[in-house]
Amino acid sequence: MEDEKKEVISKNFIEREIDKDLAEGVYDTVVTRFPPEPNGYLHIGHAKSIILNYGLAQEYNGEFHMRFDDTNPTKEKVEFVDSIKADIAWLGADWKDHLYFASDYFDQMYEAAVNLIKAGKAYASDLSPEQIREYRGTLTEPGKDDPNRNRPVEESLQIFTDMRDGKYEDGTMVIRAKIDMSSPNINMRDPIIYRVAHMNHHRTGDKWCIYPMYDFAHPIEDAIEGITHSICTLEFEDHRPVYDWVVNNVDMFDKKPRQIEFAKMYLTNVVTGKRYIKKLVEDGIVDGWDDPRLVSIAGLRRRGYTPEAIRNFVELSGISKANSSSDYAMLEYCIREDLKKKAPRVMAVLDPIKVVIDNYPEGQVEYLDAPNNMENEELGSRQVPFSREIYIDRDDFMEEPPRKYFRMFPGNEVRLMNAYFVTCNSFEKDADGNITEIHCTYDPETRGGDSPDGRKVKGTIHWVNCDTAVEATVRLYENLVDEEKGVYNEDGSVNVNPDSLIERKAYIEPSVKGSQAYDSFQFVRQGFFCVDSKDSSEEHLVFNRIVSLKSSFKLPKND
RNA sequence: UGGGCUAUCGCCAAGCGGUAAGGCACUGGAUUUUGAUUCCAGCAUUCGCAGGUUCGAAUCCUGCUAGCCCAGCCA
Repeated sequence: MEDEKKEVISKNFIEREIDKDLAEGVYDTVVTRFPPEPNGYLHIGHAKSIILNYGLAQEYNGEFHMRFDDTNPTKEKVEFVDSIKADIAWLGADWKDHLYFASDYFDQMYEAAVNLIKAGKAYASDLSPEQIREYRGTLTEPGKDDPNRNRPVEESLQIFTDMRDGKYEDGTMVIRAKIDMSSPNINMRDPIIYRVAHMNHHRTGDKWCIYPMYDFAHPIEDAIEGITHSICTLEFEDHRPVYDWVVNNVDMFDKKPRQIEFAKMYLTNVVTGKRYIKKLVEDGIVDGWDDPRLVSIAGLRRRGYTPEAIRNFVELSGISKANSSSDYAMLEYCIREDLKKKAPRVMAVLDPIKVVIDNYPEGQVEYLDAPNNMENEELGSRQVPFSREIYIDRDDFMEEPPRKYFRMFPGNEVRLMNAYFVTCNSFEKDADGNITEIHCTYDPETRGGDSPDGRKVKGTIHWVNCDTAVEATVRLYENLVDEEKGVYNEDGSVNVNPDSLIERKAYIEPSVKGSQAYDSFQFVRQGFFCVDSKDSSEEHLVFNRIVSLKSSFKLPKND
């Protein structure tokens, strides 16, 4: 069954490249890596890379490395390395004992730079940042040679040593690779490979005051670890010639990794992107990196997404080189798909109206059996309390129903899910015309929700017993950003939709209390809900809606 | 404007010279104690555009067009 499914799914272009490499004997194994810089939390876009890289390693029986690309201490924090590790582990990518840090290779990188200088392939330059920019030329004009380009090897070597020994201030000296200042590819115009930064590094402390640049460091990191396929995103395509140059000119490693690029994941209706999320967090617009409105891994987790759902989403989205954004509806499909059989489902009333069942004995409480998930018997059932006064949802009642409305309205009989058939007789309104209370009669013969005389009822609605209901705050998280207006406002601030967080009081079944509930999922009417795992105080349950109502259901208008 | 990359249904995405997979979304219809789920059916005569090669082209060639990326001592 599974195998048949696999056969149908065709390989992506990266798998085809790997197949070719393996067939041609370029590599005899597959080693991949996920190399984040610890400068923020992971988001759904990273999940794509993690799942891709880890999946490839699994598929080809190779290795998957976890590596922190911590070559720029000005942006990095241990907080981020911890969260990144936790998120990757949660996603299920097992790096086993292959946990690495670029900073562990600083000695080898230093040596590699020394070798390049000795070979006349790199030099020390004292040009200011502004001058470097000027000499680099523009997209259409070639650059000019750095006046330091032909500095004697011995001199460059000495300067590099002095740089390492702290004899230069930040920004006063760099090491450049000698490639081609007139290359049409700007990245090849003598890229800087080492810069001075007097900064405490979160792992190496004050040992270094010079740090390698990405273009130089990354290929070396890959080569050291024996990475075969270094998979990154499209914007690094222009850097591949530099990557290859370093791989071929640093003569210290016999392994030659290959860089392959794929398109990033974007989502419709939300903004992915670390820069944006970081801004929202720093400006205090969201609760933190794990705010459920964000598509950070931590946010999705708190919102109730499962690793399985995210993995499935990435697989369904596919890998290609075309810039594209996956439909948010597909993400929601994936979580529904994963949860519908494994999550217990309870009743909830999000916008309550009180219903009094006039012919039900006052003071009586009975417990009715309710299956937790009708599609999955293993989840068992629970006893839900029922009595004379209950809440139903405001939109499950209409004073003047349109055609084809088959929930509660005066004179109509409906089923209270798992309980009784009930018929509305009358209702009360306040001065503003809002319905405040509904009066019904129930049919004692229909206990459990079936009528012995076989009569059918079109509507089945959720309800919650007044006395035992647990009050909860529903937090409906909508899109944080109005897509049409763009992410950033003219003044540079982040464009935030003021209505993105909707809070209101709601009631849920008492059975949601207890160990079963706080980090599990509830399926309620048309959507899945998640009990916020962060706030587990019983007085203030918090729900996050994780799947929107089915948009296709619209009530027909009265003629 | 220099260089690199991309273009197949509303959104993803297979296809790699033999006559357009699949998923999401959407639309019908059947079952249903959640208007959910499940089920069945429908959904590109056409592959950014224009030429050309070929018995045959989304696939090869030529020329356009559109979009994305690159001028950090960020990654």
